[in-house]
Amino acid sequence: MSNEQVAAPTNKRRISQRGIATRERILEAANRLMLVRGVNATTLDDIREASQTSKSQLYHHFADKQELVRALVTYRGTLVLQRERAGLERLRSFSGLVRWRNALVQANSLNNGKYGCGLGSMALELSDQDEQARSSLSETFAAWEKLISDGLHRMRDSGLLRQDADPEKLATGLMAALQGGYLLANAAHNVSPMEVALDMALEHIQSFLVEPSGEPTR
Amino acid sequence: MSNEQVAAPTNKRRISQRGIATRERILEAANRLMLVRGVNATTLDDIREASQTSKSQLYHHFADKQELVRALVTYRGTLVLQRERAGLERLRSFSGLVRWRNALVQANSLNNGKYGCGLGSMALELSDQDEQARSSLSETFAAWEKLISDGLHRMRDSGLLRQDADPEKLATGLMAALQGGYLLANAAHNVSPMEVALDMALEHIQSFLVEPSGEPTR
DNA sequence: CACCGCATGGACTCTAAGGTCCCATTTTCC
DNA sequence: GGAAAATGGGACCTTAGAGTCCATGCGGTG
Repeated sequence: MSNEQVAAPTNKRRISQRGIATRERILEAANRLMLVRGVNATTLDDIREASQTSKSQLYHHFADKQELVRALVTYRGTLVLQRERAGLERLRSFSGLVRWRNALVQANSLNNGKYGCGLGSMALELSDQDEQARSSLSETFAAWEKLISDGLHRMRDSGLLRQDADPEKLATGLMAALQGGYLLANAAHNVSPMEVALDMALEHIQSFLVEPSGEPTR
Repeated sequence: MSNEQVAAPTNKRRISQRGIATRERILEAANRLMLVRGVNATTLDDIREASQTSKSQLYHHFADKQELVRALVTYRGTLVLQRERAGLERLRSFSGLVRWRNALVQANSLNNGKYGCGLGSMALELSDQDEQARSSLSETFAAWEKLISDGLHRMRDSGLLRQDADPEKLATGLMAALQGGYLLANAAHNVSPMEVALDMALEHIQSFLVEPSGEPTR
């Protein structure tokens, strides 16, 4: 056997700017279509058409549909975490949390509650059929929750939150309220269950504030 | 035109016990398979095999796959509401709510958090591709929430809950926590996010109790 | 007890969609 | 400038899975 192949590994391809752009276009189209129709209901031909590419492009950049879906999981995860980092990394007050809530509600109300959370919908659709996608999504949720719990930690350290507040549990509860809110809003085609759910979680966090603004719970 | 057909409408078929049993077997198999694999990932051949029937049976009882799915939505809705009615129609105390919580958590922990809620998973998968299924699911969620809010109303009427408690909103919040908890537990393959989420919702309800058992929030 | 029509089995058809291939064009590197 | 590899277009193949059909069994009703 030739040992030259070891020095120049065949799996590392040269890649051009154009290639990167195409790959990006494919992911962007897949993201858009699969958010609306779901993963399984979106065909590769749909994606090919929407991304202005061809079959050979799809299979040049992704081994098969499953790998494209996995790449999409990463892609969406990156987008969501980017967006959330922007909104949460400076979180230091309860009113900051309220602003964060309002932004999510407003974005969702533009669709009348439709489509839900890009991560949550994939989680339910893929968890039972692609173990790798599931664990990747699970990690993304954990990172998202950490952005929240980090903010709550800052609030606790600065004396805003009581010492017996548990930032991790509060963050998990808030995330569950958010995801459940997305789900109910999507089923109802109406954003209000999401508002109610988020308000419940916020009131729960509020109950751990050291100096309640006004009366704490009534 | 013959008027005999009016008296004996052609759309009302005679149906035998055997036929009813077959239809039931099909729905039962579809329910089982689609809970695990999801609706779109389950084929009619899978269902045919699991239900010990044949293709002609499927199409004798259901016009097409979509109609089978819609029937399944009704079927699951009936099952869930039956189960929930049993657990909630006598709800009169906070500890009753805790028992209800424990039963759901225990059932889900048997699967290590997998599969999630039969209604919630269909809601995300179907909402954007079958309007009729979506609205049917939305109604089922509403009926489920009503079972909860009815119990909370009883608690308020009997003086357990404060007058300013809003049973409908509390029920929506609890349902969102439940659904979000199912989703996160499914993604994590671990029941604990569901526990945290439900506990948050219960503590929120607890904060509206007139006479807190022990200290209310700490 | 015979007949009509529901119930049933399973082979068959058809199509949507995933995946392959080949050749042309463009970019990169020497 | 030219060779080699990446990028690109799109026809073609294959198969899984939805949906059809027909012959036969069986059960309730007159």
